Amino acid sequence: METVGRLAGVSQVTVSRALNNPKKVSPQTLKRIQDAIAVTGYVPNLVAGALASRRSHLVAALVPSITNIVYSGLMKHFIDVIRASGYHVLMSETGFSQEEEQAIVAALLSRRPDGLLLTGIHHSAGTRRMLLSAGIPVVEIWDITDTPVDICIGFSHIKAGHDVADFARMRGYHRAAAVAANDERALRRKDAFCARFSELTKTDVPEICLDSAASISRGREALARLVAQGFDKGVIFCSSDLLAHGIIIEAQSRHLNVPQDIAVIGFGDQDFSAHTLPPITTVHVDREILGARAADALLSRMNGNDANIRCIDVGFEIIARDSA
Amino acid sequence: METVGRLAGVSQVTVSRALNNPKKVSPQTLKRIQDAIAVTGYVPNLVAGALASRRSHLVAALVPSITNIVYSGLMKHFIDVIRASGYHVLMSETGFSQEEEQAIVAALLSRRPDGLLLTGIHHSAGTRRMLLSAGIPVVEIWDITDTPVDICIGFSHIKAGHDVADFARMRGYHRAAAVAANDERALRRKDAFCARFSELTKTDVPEICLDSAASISRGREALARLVAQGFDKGVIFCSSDLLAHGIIIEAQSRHLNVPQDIAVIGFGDQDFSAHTLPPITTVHVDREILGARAADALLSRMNGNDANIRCIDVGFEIIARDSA
DNA sequence: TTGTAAGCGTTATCAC
DNA sequence: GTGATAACGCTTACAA
Repeated sequence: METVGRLAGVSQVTVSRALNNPKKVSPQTLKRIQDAIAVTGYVPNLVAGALASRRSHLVAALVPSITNIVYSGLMKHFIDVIRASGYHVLMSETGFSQEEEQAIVAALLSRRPDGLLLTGIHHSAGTRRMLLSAGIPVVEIWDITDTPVDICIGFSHIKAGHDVADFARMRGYHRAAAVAANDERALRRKDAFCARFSELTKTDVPEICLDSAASISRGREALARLVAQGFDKGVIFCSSDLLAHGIIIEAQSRHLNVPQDIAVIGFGDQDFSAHTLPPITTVHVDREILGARAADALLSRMNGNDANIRCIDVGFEIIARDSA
Repeated sequence: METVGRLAGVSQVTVSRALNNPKKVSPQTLKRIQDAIAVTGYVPNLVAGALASRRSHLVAALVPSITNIVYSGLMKHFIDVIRASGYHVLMSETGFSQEEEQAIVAALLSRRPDGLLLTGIHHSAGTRRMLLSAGIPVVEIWDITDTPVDICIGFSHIKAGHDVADFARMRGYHRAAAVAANDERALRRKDAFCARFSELTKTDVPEICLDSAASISRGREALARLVAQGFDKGVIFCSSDLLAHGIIIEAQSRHLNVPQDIAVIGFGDQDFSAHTLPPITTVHVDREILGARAADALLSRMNGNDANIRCIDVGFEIIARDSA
């Protein structure tokens, strides 16, 4: 800045102003400064700026998995909105572990982010303590609670599982099974589904809990296991459309008809779900809105609006297609 | 640090040492300092540290799309290795656009990253200029060239397309078509495939270039278009396993047999590719090795090893399954 | 509209 | 082994 200023015949501060508050500088000097910047190829140093202003213009975001489209798709929209306001996003993967989450929060807080995005509402005591004493806006997504750290945006997984069970009964199914990946929210949906379906039909609902992430191959294995257990007629609620897709493929390879023999309900409404054979009946959550709302809430808080936003329920929608 | 030092009965500098170079501090004072840190809940400020030491411990990474598993999967491995060395990764999405890439590079350089990862080897002149004058290690992935900005790690897309054509001929196919998403590297693979297959068979190879990212639904549409053009017998080379999967589904819905009528070769060897009906013949690239090598190369350069690494060819492998 | 001075919270370089 | 002192490259009063 010193150099640029000398070249433009002004002091270093004026260069700073030209960059952050162009209106506060006369048009002529602004022009000279911009020329000087072009000539020197000056690149501002945001770390010095962050230190001086105590604003890093950095937002930290923690997701369970960056390769899972459900999370990466959401993050894409979140980042797009956040970036448009001049912030950068430091994204990290927690791998569904609270200890890992705590370690990452500690590391990220050293970067003095202006805001933080967390996935889910269950965090370790240590994490909550750090978050509170950091004194920055925090938004928790994908789930809702009455006691968020700061703001939460999501929907009720229990209601989702419950409603899917009602839907399945409405479609006339008398027997059901459930398959869930090793995701705490998926398990809550599954539990709510099983409880409600049992309640409605007085039947037992077999469950399969995976110890891994959802995938087509896990879906195939799950159906194989269910069939081996004698389940070859009824509806299966999956925690992910990937599992549902796998079940459809496995059913096909076993010459079981979907949905006549095995019906399938997925979760997530992924981009392929309307294009499989048959198309997948699923639960749709608007990830674009969820990501954008999270960004908006964070931006609003970071700009000092201590508005009374606490909890936003974005809801969900059951999309009836041909698989169930 | 001042506060922590007072509590431990030492100066601020000693606290800094205890954190960065514990061996240079006597065991007793180290203990006192650690206790003081625990008591105060002190969180180091890395932005001040970065300013003073001129090392941000930050690595910037630019990928075309964060929702595409091909890129996010690679980044996962890259990030895992980089993080283990105490660096954080600032990941951004370029959307396959060079202008966007340049804008993002400019923005990220303000954060003074210690290293940079770029996807592909084609960048705007402005980007190259900024990169050069930034004077930091740069690694370009997914492709190889004799003239990298600094280091490149990948494989030859032309050779991949060429080899797939040879493979297809070897499997006995006399007619071929190609489908590619709007990714510059995908187009080069497609061109090489078409050229080689034409050369071998003296036949025309119809092509479909999408103006969007690969997906199952795009694959279905592509087969529909090819069939409409009269292509209902032969092998189709796709730029992604997602497209290949879509083609399999569309073939099934049209009662075309795979591979007897329509054979399909994908690209990427995604985790579902071995589990479709039939399993997808594809091109495998080891994303874990690619990501880890990129991280290693960057770390080594950032640690001052001006080793003579310039270009690493990680190769690829054609995985023969049942779809072709 | 522009400039001066005092930080921001660390690390680097010395000296002790 | 420890401490004083000077940066690091900006922003924020405040003054002119």
